[in-house]
Amino acid sequence: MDTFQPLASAAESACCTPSGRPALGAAEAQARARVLKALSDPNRLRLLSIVKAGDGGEACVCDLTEPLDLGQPTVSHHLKILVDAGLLHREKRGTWAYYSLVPGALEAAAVSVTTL
Amino acid sequence: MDTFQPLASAAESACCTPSGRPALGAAEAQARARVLKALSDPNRLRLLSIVKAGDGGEACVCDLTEPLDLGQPTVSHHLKILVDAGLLHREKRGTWAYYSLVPGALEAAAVSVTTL
DNA sequence: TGCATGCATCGACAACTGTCAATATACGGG
DNA sequence: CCCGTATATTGACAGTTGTCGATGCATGCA
Repeated sequence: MDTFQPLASAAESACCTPSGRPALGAAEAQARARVLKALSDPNRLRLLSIVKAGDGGEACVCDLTEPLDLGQPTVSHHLKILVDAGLLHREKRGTWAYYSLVPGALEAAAVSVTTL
Repeated sequence: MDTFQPLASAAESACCTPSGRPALGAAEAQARARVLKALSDPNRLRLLSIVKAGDGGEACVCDLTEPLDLGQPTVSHHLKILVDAGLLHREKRGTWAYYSLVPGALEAAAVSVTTL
């Protein structure tokens, strides 16, 4: 994986898409789809929700395994996908790994949907 | 498929998620993920973009097949997924099928991402 | 040093997805 | 009524995805 930024370079489509253009370039579409794909799983949405609602806006894996009724490797796998998509930030403190939302990442994903 | 509404019943989580709650219920998460899954493919994003930018906010299949470099059955398949997700509306006029954005559907999807 | 704990990685497997070629269906024109 | 055109549906197939059990790798503690 490559751990790219939440909404890296647009590289195409000027500010207002002057109409009658390739509309949305293949590369832009792929970049946006990658983030949205990370959001397209129910368990990952719940993970984000729990992290967001967690104390201090963060949560460790042990707090996430039980409410989702999933195995610990599966939760770890989903968290990796969310980190790779630029939606979550991972910080290891001692034995525990704490996950928190990347500021503005969800909002950027929302904008990428409304500005097609 | 069931062709459900853009953002049907929430059924859970009151207006402001008073903190310290199941966060996002399994059913709600699945409903949101279904729409987001429809948005998680590059070609479908481009289809929505072309439809949105099309004359009168609509486009027929023949206008969508060429710019995406995909076969006609494949485009038809993607359009069906978008219709089933409540994002596109299909109207057959004569021999042609015209697709248009469901008003507010993209905005509702965006909200479902920011209000986790 | 040895051991228990929290998390990540690996290997495997069923289920799903995106794509195409072939075919079916519906509609308008002659 | 037959034919051509525009979409939809079907069947098949490779690639991806979500899940689990087993294992590896740190870290903290006795």
